[in-house]
Amino acid sequence: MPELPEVEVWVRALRPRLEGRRIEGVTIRRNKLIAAPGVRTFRTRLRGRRIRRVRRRGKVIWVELDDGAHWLTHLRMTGWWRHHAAPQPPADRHVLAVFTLDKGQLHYRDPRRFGRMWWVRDAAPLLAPLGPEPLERAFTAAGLQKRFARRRAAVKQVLLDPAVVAGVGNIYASEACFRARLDPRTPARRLGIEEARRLHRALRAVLRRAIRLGSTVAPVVDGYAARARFRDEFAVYGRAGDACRTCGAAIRRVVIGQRSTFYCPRCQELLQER
DNA sequence: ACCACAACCTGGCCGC
DNA sequence: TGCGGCCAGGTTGTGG
Repeated sequence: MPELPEVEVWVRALRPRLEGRRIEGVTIRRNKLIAAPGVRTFRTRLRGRRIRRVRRRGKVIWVELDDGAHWLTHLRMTGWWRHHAAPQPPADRHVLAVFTLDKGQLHYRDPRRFGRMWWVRDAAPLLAPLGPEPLERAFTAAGLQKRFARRRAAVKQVLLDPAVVAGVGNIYASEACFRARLDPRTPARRLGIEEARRLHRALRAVLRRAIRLGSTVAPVVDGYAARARFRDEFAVYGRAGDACRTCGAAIRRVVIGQRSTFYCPRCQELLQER
């Protein structure tokens, strides 16, 4: 159930096991997994290729092949990569794809089946609609405020829009609003540059911390899963009714844009719509 | 351009 | 034990 930090942690864990490897076999057990091109073409294009580079863009795992083409995976809600040192049968029916390498094997597991893969000659058109990477320099407080300027929707909901900023999911949107001391229901366009700065800072701090602590879900590589410690540090996410760690007030849960949202009614300021 | 809402899927948990 | 209802960390498409 990955957001940016989860994907980043997994990519870092997988990179040394994938870069330089040759893809010798591709088994697709659910045709709908492949968004483009067709399943047959997808398999043909990948087989025999060497993996040049493994990257992340937003929540997308981006694999560059030795012929300059690209293999992209979006894990959506429940997608999961597992690396095995030696080939082995799929663990269960939720393993939707198996990639046999010249050394090791990669299994893609996705119970809810929302995840998708693409093979493309050029990755740019697929990635172009994404907003800036929140941990890179292109992401600025001023830019964030500008993208918020016409949006009367709640700031927390707008943070989840991949076109505004890439990779921010439901956990980190709530956590960032808490850290910025902003009520998640505040209309995005009400944010002045001061609030935008606070949110920008808070979002980056929360994402960095999650990456450093191993995010919330540990990647499984060769049967070993590191500890995922960020989960223990949630200030508000999933803590409805619990005491705020700052002021002791009871954390509230509300639904914004069909998604659960958590906040502290005392620490987080609501800017009124004019 | 923005917004609200349905759709895509399965599994886990809770209460009865 | 079974069953209904609700929940789940994401995105896209549709229609207003």
